[in-house]
Amino acid sequence: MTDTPGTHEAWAAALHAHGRRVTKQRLAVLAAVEHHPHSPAETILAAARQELPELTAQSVYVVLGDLTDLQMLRRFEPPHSPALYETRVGDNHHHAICTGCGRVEDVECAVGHAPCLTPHWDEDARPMTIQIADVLYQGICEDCQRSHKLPAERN
Amino acid sequence: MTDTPGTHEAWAAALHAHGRRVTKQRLAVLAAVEHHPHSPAETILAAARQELPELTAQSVYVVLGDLTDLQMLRRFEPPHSPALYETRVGDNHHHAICTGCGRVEDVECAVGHAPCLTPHWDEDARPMTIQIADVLYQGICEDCQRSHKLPAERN
DNA sequence: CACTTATTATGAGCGAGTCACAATAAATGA
DNA sequence: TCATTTATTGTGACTCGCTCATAATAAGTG
Repeated sequence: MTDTPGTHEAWAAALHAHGRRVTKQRLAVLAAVEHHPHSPAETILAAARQELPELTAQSVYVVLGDLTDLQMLRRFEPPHSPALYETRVGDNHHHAICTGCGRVEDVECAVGHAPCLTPHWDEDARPMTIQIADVLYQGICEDCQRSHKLPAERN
Repeated sequence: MTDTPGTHEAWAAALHAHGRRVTKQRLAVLAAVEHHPHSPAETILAAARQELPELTAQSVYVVLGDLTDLQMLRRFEPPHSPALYETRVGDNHHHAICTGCGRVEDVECAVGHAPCLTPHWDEDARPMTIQIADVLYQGICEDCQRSHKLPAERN
């Protein structure tokens, strides 16, 4: 049993399963995302460089993009923020973001799979076949509320 | 009665009510957004230049940002797309975007006001006070489905 | 071990939007 | 009506997040 989730062995197996080569760059990126959920590429790069100092930013972008396409990572893009990545995948959970400090919390999806909601179309709308319903909650976390911090420029 | 919605007079009155000066630039931008809902700044600029050719891109950004803060416009940012603007405001409706062609349709909000959903927090999450629940449906419109168009690079 | 081809590194470049500051023009009052 | 004040717009440089083309490298294969 070499596939305890979150280990290099487990990631290596998953990469294999997707027909990808197992490189130290990919393993470093995966580990970095695992330990820094809801982080942008820049943070992932910094974290991954702890274990692989010669890693470049461009490689991180390439790897993140590819692993997202493979569904090994999930990407979401809050307003006024670069894209954020996480390893929690396949449960269609949602996110809440604090408009004061930008902190992100996971929110359960009651349904557990996509789409968890079905749209009520306008009368004059041309309906689509919905695959995903992404929900982004926006609010204020306790800390920011206490410090009367206002939404700054975040909209 | 000078405030039939969508007329220059109506926009002028609304601008006044918000303590803003009534300029031809703002009126041109508002009219452009009205006639091109779900459009990016670039499209708004092109449309507004029909009636005001000397308008600059930077002014459009400033005006759009300010009017959005005033809640006279609503902005939303689909993945891999510049920000889109619309004049339909205050009803907390949602959006559906086609992953094939990027077309956007309005979707009614059953509740009608924000937040229309309440989050189910993770056990270890630090809850926030939620103000808005933004829902973005992603799917495929009939046209793209017929033409077997795949999600291209849109994620 | 050599070789093939995926992967990563390098460096230029792009789209969308922001910033600082000068020019202009709405609103106000004389 | 005109002059004044100050919000608004225009100009041009610049940033951020990310992509693209191409060369160098290294993982997997026979």
